[in-house]
Amino acid sequence: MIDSNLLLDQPDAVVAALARKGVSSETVLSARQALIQRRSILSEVEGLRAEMNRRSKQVGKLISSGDPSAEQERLALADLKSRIAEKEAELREAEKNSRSHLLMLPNLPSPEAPEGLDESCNVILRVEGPPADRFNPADYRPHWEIAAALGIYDPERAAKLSGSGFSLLYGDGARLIRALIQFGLDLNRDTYREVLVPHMVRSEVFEGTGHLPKFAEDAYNTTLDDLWLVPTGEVPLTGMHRGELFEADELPKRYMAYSVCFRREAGSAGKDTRGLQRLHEFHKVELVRICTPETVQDEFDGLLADAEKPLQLLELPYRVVDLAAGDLTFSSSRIFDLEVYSPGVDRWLEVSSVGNFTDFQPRRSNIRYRVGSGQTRAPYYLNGSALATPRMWAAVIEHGQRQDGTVELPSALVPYMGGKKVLEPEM
RNA sequence: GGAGACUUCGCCUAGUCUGGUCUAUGGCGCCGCACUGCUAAUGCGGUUGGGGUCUUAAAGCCCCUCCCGGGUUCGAAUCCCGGAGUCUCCGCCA
Repeated sequence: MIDSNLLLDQPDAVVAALARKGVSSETVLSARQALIQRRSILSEVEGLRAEMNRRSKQVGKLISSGDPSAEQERLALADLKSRIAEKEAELREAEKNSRSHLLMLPNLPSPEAPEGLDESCNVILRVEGPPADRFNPADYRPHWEIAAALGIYDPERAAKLSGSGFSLLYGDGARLIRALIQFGLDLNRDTYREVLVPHMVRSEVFEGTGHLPKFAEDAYNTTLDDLWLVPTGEVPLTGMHRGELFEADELPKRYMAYSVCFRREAGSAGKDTRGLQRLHEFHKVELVRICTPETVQDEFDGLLADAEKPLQLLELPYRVVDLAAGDLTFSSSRIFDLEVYSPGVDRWLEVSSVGNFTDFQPRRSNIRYRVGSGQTRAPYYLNGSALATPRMWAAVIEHGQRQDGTVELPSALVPYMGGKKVLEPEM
């Protein structure tokens, strides 16, 4: 969540910043009002408690010295106690109210994020790899056709098992997913510590990353145990340090995790749904960096480079898109999307979102680091995908397709496919 | 699933039976100072964290914080109830 002191002290700055994300000034100011109210009740409660503590100690002394006025004072305190209880109930209400307001406010966009409320204002920074205009879409078939023809993709049986939005792969198709994951992990092994995370996490963890309370319908949960299925490895990688206090020299920390990702994709029905472009369940390698504000630019640049590496090594055309303030996700302040060009569908598909989340998530998750003596601050969190299947899978298949329906694999992947260079029809 | 033990200020730990003097003990780590040519060692001092208030700032003062949430009491680390987690044993199980 955003810094409540910033909201209290500089409301105009917060209103202006969040307006760029399309948040109304009323929403921001009513959150501020709730904070002010909470603080004033808190002062009252603290005053009453101070009185209680002071007099209560005296009572103890009076009682032990056998003073006859002790009984009278004791009864007076019982009365004071009930007054405190009433005020405390008010305080709890005010705290709940201010917190729920605050939790609904998104992170402040970076001043450098392009202006604009939707994706039409995104800025294409660079286009890399083989020039996309070299591809004539008429010459390319979509990956689902190629894969089905090769006998490695079976949407009917996937639907029989789980409904639409799930995939079932055979043989080299299945192996190619694992090859990509292994490739993505190996590329980053020197920089990031690998973590194999749980795929189900508690509500608090979800709230810490900003997925709750606002986006409950985007995720799957288990009603019997109140656990949520992770939509990305970012969630457990960020939540694992919940409530912890780092020493400054422990930072930066860099983690990577392969994980299955579960997304309900509520509201995106019918959008990019053909083939494996948008699934409820997929596999991904995620990178997370935790650092101080002082080094965030270097860490961000490093993360971006790491996310681009697989696209380069797989010889895929891609572009880097600087998201407009209004197109940024809830918890982020700056995002560079990496989009791979898919000639079979003639579209640029997002394969990584490299984001700076500043101190938004650690503040929600109570993660801090020590600054000098007696001071703590929230560290900055960055994350991005190192390798997201199935879109990279689809891109590899579409780019490698040949006239005869076979698929030539990029040489970087060949070792991960047991030396196999070409996918040929199976069964 | 059953039985038991446990959870204390970054880490380890005393305190809980017997409620108030716990403003929480000691060690490690960390910070400062002294000593030393430097390092190490040693000595002395400091060090829970969160919030409020005041202030240019600091200091001060106040509240909260002994896993979390309730309760009893004038007063709870300490007593009671509920929950979470860790460990041990038993049962079941890949």
